[in-house]
Amino acid sequence: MASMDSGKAATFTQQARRDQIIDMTIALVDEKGYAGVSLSGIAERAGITKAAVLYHFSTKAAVVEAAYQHVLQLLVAHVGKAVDDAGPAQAPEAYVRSMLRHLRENRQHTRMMIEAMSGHEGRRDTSARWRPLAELIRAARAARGVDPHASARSAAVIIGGAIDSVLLECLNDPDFDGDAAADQLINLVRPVWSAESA
Amino acid sequence: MASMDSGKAATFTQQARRDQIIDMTIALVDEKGYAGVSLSGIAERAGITKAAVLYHFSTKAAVVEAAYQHVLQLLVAHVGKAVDDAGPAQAPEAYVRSMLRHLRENRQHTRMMIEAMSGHEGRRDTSARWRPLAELIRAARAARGVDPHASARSAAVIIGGAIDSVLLECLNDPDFDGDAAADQLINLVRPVWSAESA
DNA sequence: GTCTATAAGGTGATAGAC
DNA sequence: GTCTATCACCTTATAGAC
Repeated sequence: MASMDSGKAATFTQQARRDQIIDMTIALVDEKGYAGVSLSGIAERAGITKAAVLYHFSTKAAVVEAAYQHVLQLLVAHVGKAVDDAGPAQAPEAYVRSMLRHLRENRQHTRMMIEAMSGHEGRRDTSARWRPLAELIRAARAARGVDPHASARSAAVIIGGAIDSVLLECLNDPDFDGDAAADQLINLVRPVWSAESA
Repeated sequence: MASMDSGKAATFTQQARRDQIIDMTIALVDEKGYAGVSLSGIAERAGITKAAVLYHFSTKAAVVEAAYQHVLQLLVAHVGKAVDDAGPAQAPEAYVRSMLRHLRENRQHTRMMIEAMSGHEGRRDTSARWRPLAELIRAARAARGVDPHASARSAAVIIGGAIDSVLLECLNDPDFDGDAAADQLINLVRPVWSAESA
């Protein structure tokens, strides 16, 4: 059972290889995009053969899924902590700021997160993207006594898209002022959870 | 020279075949995404062989580029007219509204436009995406005498991302209220070209 | 348990039949 | 001028050597 993908008790070297493969996959997605990833590419970077990769993971899809989950887990941990520390009223802003910060500090993770959502590859439930933010928005409105003048879901969709776009532009043009864009983004969408007739 | 991609004077049947191939490519991108497109897929839909496709277009990349240009041209025509009719002060709002309207009315075109930007495939100059809107924003600020409190570029990046996200959600969930989301989006970003200390 | 050798199928592109 | 037959490559995955 050593070749199980979700093996609970993996040996030391097994876990090391798995981690290495995942790292290489993340790097590859960053450089060539989701579609540009192949087993040979991963294997070459890791200094092993394609089949060796397929020993540690049952299939190619399992490899990129594992890589995605790794990236997602780090993001969720970072954003989750920031949101918890902020409290309900400031949670939405903390969500946006921490997500932008984390992915700008881990540029390699950005493309994978974005393509996992927009791309047709690895088609996931899109509600996983906007639902967390939508909940924070509803909670913030309640905590502030703000009248919910518009759907929290569509607000979350809008804000999420804006975040992605800013991150993508930071990737494509290193000279783009991501900090200023982040501030502007926050200022624009604050009425969603703050107050305004809109 | 009949097999030229950009042949100026193509025969009738040539043009018909080209159009048919382009239509099938657009449909295929819509269904399987940019990465899911193959010559065999296109050929199968068109009822011809791969090589027949490659007679009309020199390469696979040329096929999808032609399909993209076709989609882009229709979008630009629609948005361009709306913007011209609106006048400088209302141009940004007309841009956003007409783009949302056009792509919601031509759902098949949506995924191609979005993946052409975010994806690593067909990597284009990203400034082509935000520059037009950024110019409209600058012009609107001038026409209204509004102080440019923030970068028009980053504003255009934010707005463009929000548009994409709303369109994508409309694709993924037909029950999603795209009209309401469009209104909310406009209301949120209006301060960019209207007035506000932000 | 770890990985090499090999297979089976799909890809984009070409040479040449009609 | 239009398209069929073919090619060389690269993909994922498996069987079995060590």
